[in-house]
Amino acid sequence: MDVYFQLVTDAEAVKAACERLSAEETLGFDTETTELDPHDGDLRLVQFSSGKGSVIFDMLPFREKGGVRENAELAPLRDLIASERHRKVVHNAKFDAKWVRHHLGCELGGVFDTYLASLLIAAGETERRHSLADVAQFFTGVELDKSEQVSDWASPELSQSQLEYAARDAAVLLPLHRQMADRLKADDLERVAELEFETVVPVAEMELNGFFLDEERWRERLTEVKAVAEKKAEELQDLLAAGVAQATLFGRTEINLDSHTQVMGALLNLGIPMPESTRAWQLQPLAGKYPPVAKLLEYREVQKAATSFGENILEFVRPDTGRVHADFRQIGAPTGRFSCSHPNLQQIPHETKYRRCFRASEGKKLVIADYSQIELRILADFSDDSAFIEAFVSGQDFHTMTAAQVFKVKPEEVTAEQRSFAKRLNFGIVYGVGASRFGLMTGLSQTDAENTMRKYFSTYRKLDEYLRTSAAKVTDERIARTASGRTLKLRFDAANRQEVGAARRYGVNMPIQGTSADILKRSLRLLHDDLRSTSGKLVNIVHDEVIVECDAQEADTIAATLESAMVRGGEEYVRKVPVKVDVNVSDEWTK
DNA sequence: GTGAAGGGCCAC
DNA sequence: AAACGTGGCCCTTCAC
Repeated sequence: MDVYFQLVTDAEAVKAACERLSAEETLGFDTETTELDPHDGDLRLVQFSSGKGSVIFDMLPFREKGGVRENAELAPLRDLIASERHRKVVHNAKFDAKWVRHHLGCELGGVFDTYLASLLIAAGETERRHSLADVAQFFTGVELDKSEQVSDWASPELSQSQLEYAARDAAVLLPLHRQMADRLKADDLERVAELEFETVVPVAEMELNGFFLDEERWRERLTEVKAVAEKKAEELQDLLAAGVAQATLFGRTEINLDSHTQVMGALLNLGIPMPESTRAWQLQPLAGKYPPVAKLLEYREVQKAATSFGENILEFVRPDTGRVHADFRQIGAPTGRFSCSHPNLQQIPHETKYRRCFRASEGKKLVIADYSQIELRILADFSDDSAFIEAFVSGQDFHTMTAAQVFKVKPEEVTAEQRSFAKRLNFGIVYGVGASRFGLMTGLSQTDAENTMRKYFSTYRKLDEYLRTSAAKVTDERIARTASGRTLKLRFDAANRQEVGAARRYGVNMPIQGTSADILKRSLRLLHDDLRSTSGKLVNIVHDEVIVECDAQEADTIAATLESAMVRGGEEYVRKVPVKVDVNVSDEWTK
């Protein structure tokens, strides 16, 4: 593929090129960088493509003339990048958005992300790949050679091959955009695509902002828990060795306590009637009778605290910012939920001793907001069940209200046990819980569990009907859809009862979980716009929770801003019940 | 040595 | 016996 390009290296050419590019409605956009993290390296090239060829802006000459970020000669380029009127077709725009934000100081406006579009179109089909080369191949048939991607972009003189690569990567985006835009329209994915595209910049900024982690607090907790883990390990070794102690004259037989195979063997040796696995919920009933089982559970708990939440997370604290800058994948799950890694800030234990380590930096506050029972509100909205809706509209405690309705007593007469049943059932139905599992988690017999569930569904007839018709529909059409139009293709063998059952649960759950993700994404965009002229910075999100860091004196106003953005985001998709958001201002990631 | 698979467990 | 949805991380085991 031959490609025409122009290389721009001085102020005059920047002005002229940007003027010409401004006439275009849609532009391909790409960058080449010397590292993967914008904190570590330099932005070398900024490329645009139009139907008339590619323009490559070399940042090196500008950096040599006193830096790139404040350079007035680059103003036309910054304006073009930030402009919402010009569509920028970008593959994985979060990457480029971070680099231009950090190095040029501007936002990337008008995003059309071919990576996210490809994920939406694939709708959960796992065998599809989503690199630019794969996506270009799939939608346009063009073969891309990515061998220069990892070449030396810091070199003073770039080779012809490097420049051609840079130009070609940008040029391929326009034909790709035409194909993908058609496909998004045909699949009725335009609304969710826009939602995703508008989420890119807020997420890019969140990653750049990072979340402050108090290393000293984390280390203190870790030192403590490591000592306990060592002690528990000793004690557990002693207890497990009892079964074979007579056979070993020369001290105790050590087993690997982290090996479930060895642990299972050792417990069997002691004559303990072991269940299928050594998972905590299966061992729990045996803990009262068998001290080694109880000790194993204690060991596992502290061992988890010392490893999964140990030294490793400290390696993600950047020395230059003092903060962790995790990777957020905005379509991390096929339901549309985010996933997070390096480190995963969505799985930090809820206990105060962990959460207090994530705190506001000096002079700042954290504003922490979360949706109150958003998934159940979505379910109420989808099902249109008047009693279920009423339980929310009443404004009283939801689980108490549902318990009152199900057990036919006054709300003030609901016992703690009744509320607990209702609560677990309320959560369980979102996942398609069955009577046996419900019985297992409540301690009810199979019959009592069935009776309680029958009572529940006869109280909420329309909810029951919704769940049934929804399950029938998704297995019939083999596709599930959220409120924004996000889709998930379901694959199952209709002759296999287990697969059909899984598909029904999955197909019922996906629109609920996915709509919750839609709502969070919408609120992130609204929030991003509302925080623009404030000290507020997005620092973390956990599915239904948003955390903003801001100047202490501005915290109360920003709390109101955040709550409003989240409520408005929710109200775009949920209308039949109120959307409730709880907000707290704190020094730490705790209430 | 490396990587995949599976067990186990943290979050929502 | 199991059949409650989504993710990532740590660890062991096992294959190459």
